[in-house]
Amino acid sequence: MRKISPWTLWTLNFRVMTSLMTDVAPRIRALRLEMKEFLLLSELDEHPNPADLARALVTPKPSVTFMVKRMEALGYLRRELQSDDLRRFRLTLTPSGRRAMERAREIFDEEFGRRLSRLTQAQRVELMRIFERMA
Amino acid sequence: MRKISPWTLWTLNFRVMTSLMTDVAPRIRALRLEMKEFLLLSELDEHPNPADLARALVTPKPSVTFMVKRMEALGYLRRELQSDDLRRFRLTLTPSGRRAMERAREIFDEEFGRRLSRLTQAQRVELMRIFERMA
DNA sequence: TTCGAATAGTTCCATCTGGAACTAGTCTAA
DNA sequence: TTAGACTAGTTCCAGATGGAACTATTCGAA
Repeated sequence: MRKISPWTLWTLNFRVMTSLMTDVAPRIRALRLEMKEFLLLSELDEHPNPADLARALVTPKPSVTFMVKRMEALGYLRRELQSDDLRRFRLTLTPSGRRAMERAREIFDEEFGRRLSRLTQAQRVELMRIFERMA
Repeated sequence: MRKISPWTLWTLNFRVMTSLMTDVAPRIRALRLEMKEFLLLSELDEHPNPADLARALVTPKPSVTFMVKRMEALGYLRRELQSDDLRRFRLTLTPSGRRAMERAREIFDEEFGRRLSRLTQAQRVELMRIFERMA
């Protein structure tokens, strides 16, 4: 059995991800979202305040502040003080924010799905198992 | 057989890659390299001039100019006009640049290898096949 | 209670990023 | 040859990024 070089594997994965991003980004931008903003919206239900988001997205707090401001200005999220902890803001998606986020997710499904369709169903299942084990 | 959601798969992969980056970046920085600079050095043998690198790395030309300047200042690469086409610069790794690049690659092998070791050998081989097909 | 430590979110600002426009060199067709 | 199109690399600069330090609030130990 051939030996696998982590570096080679990483490089290949990087290429796949980069080319996916290149294809997806303009379509996401048409929804007035940058990639990172989309990721932020998509984590919002599970991580409803900025500090929490910063940890989940492995992103500095000032960047989160910045993105939250933009998303609020666009009407994609609402921000209200959390009454039981006055340091915190509770963020919630507005209906239009949720629509944009779900549309962006569909775009991903479509473009990544196109690539995944080159695999067998068994390979897709195996890939899922592999990522679950490594995550 | 369960149905696989591309988005879920993408998210998992993203998490693996992000956490790998988080672990690897400080050790790479200790070699005085930013991640992107390391990627640049590692493509240098195959893509020896800036425009070529910009395409290979899917990175804007001004960013490449900037990184090349830094890498030259650090003594990691040399830059000489290509006599058969005076628009072009031919970039070459210096010995210390090559050492840094190879060391960085080892760091990757080590950290990503640690994660890959959670898989069976058969899974690693399959993963390679999968990425090759998708790239 | 109360005070020191910890956490949430913001502001500040030096640095990085990348689109647009530019200069210089090369290629092609007539 | 030479004009027009194309490519390499740089410069410019508006905007993004993120570390450090700050304010406000909460927590926890005595």
